[in-house]
Amino acid sequence: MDLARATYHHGNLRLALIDAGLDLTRTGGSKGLVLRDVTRAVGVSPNAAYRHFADRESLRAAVATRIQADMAERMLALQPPAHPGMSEARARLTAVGLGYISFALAEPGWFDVAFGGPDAFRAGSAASNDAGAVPAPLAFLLDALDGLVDSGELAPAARPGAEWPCWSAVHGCALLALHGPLGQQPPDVIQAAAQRTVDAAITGILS
Amino acid sequence: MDLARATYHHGNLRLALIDAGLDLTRTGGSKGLVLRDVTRAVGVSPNAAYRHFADRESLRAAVATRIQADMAERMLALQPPAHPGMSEARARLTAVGLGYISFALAEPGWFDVAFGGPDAFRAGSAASNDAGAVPAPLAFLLDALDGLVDSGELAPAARPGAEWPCWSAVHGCALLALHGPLGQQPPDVIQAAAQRTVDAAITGILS
DNA sequence: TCTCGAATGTGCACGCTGTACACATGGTAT
DNA sequence: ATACCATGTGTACAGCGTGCACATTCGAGA
Repeated sequence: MDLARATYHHGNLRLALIDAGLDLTRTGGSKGLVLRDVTRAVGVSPNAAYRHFADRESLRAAVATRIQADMAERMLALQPPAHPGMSEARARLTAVGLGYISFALAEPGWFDVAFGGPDAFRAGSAASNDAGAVPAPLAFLLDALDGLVDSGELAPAARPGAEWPCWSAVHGCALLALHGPLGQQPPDVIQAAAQRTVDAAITGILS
Repeated sequence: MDLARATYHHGNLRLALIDAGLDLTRTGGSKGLVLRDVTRAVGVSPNAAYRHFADRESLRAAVATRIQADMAERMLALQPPAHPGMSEARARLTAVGLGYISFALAEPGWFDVAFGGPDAFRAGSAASNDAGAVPAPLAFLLDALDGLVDSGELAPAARPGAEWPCWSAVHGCALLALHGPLGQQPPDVIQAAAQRTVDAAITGILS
């Protein structure tokens, strides 16, 4: 009888809700994930969501996991451009950093859900929800840093904890560009700031 | 008749609301700034706030301005410890960066209001609300960077835009420590990450 | 000193939110 | 066929920000 559904039982409401959540958050960010809007988009009563998610935050976490996966996919597709006079390992790390910022700028709403708000980092629910699980895009950073050790550019003793300065730099840059004063600068300034932030972070941990 | 107030007119409700907002946000962050709670704390009807602030966001911005001022005051009180083999200008910049992160860790709720959420950067309303006005703590960063130019450590040509890598690094570090996985590390790891993040950022822009 | 308008605070109401509870529905195993 | 259990619905509630009309009080001009 309903436009969106013919049967009483939906079939796979859980996935449908996450998909609708992706739609809504893409433009509206974390704030756009209104439970009643999500269920309305699927053609289901608001409370139906509670059969699959404990609460709104739980749904947000599931959406965040999907976004992180998509983000990782996009970052993987990025080919590190061959920089003259730069080792391959360093170029790869540079690409990871710029990929992180690029995704944030390209998909502000999604980035907000996955890495923006105070609750953003509590993702999970789907597969690979181990205790020590790490957000998908971060895995690339860890790999790239390991690569720097392999190539001899980063001393093994300096490897532990090296992810924090790197992640801090790109994470802060993304947020300053999305919500902060950096976002009010012209695009070329933003681009230059991103590039310089990544360069500075890498240079900083290598010296 | 009311416990909190004897006269119909409050006297200086605007300031009282901001003060109450400071109380509530200190523990609850931006989310703790519930309009009805703020007015209740002052002993006034919810709508009284609308005589002094256009909406909740406007009150938040006023509170944020006060927080930024307090943050600046604390950062100013920090004496840059004399580091052996480090120029005074660089020590000052290091102190600014660590001060930024320290404030965030010491006052998570306040930091959230002033620099955390998507709306955090829109502060103002009080004095010094010029168009080009800059958040108070940021002014220290700009000064410290100018100092690096004066001391000859930073090439004048490299000065423009140098604030972005620096701010990005400390901002990202603070947020990763407050909401991200860095916050789940033991305190000494967090401290080391902060120190290394600041060092890396400064080294990065100098090379 | 009286009066009147402007500032300030109140009460009531509305729509919206997340979510608890009891109930309806229907696939699935016995 | 029947009983069970997962899944979706309906109703309801408290709390939120906020608009609107009204009450109160302060301060300026007569």
